[in-house]
Amino acid sequence: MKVKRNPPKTAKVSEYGLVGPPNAIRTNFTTKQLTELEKEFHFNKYLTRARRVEIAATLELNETQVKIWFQNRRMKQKKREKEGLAPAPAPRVAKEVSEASDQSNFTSPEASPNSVSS
Amino acid sequence: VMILRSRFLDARRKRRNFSKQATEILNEYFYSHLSNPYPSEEAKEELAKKCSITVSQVSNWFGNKRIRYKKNIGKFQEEANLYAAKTAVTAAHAVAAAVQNNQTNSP
DNA sequence: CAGGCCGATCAATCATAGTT
DNA sequence: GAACTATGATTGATCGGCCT
Repeated sequence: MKVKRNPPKTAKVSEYGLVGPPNAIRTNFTTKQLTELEKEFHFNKYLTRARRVEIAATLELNETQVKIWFQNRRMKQKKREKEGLAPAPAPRVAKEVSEASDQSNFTSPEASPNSVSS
Repeated sequence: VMILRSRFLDARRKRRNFSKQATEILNEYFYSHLSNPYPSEEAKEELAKKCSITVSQVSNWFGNKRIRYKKNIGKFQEEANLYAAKTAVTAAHAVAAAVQNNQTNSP
C-alpha cells in the first residue's frame, strides 16, 4: 500500500528508477460504501474524529481510508466548481484543421448513482 | 459475487481526443522538458490556452504521458526524437533571426 | 511533536475513439 | 465488424509542505 516515488519539485526525475513495493493494492470500494460516504459528505464536508471512527466501523474501512476518501472528495468538488465556471472562451481558432468542438457545458454536475447489480 | 463492476457511473466520460495541434503543443513541451516534465500552474494555464482545453485536461495529459512514457520509453523513442528535432530547428531559427537582427543593428 | 488538510502526482483501471 | 491499441478521465492512495 505504498508506492514510494519521488516527484521532484525542485529536482530532476531523470531516471525514473523503478520504485518497487511489491504490494500496493488499490482497494475497490463497494457501491454501498461509496453511497454511504457520499451521503455523509453531503451532510458534512469535514469529519470529526468521532464521526470518522463511526463511519469506518460501519463500512468496514480504516479510519485512514475514510479520511483519505473525504480529502479526495473535497478536492474533487473543488475541481468541479472551478471547471464549471468558465468553460466558454470562444476563440475563433480560424485555422486549418479544427473540428467542431461542442461543449454542452452547463451547471449540472452530478448524476444519479445507478447500481444495476446483475 | 461481491466484486461488482458497476463502475459505469461515468455517463460524462464521453471522451473526445484532443486536436492534432493541441497534442503537438503538449508533446513539444513534454519532450523539451523531458528531464523534468512537470509544468508549473502558470505553464499549464498557458498550455491550456494554446490548446483550447482546460487546465485539468493539461494535468491529465501530463499525468498520463509521464506514466506511459516511463512505462515504455522504447515505444516513445521515435516520438521523442521527432520532437527533439523539431525543437532544435525552432531554436536554430531563433538563433538565425537573432544573428540577422544583430547584424542589421550593429554598425 | 502529532495529526489533518491541501495540492500535485502516481498507478491502475475504465470506457471510448481510432486502427487494423 | 470484431479485435486490438491509443488515449482521456477517474480515483484510492502517497509525498511534501503548511498549519493548527
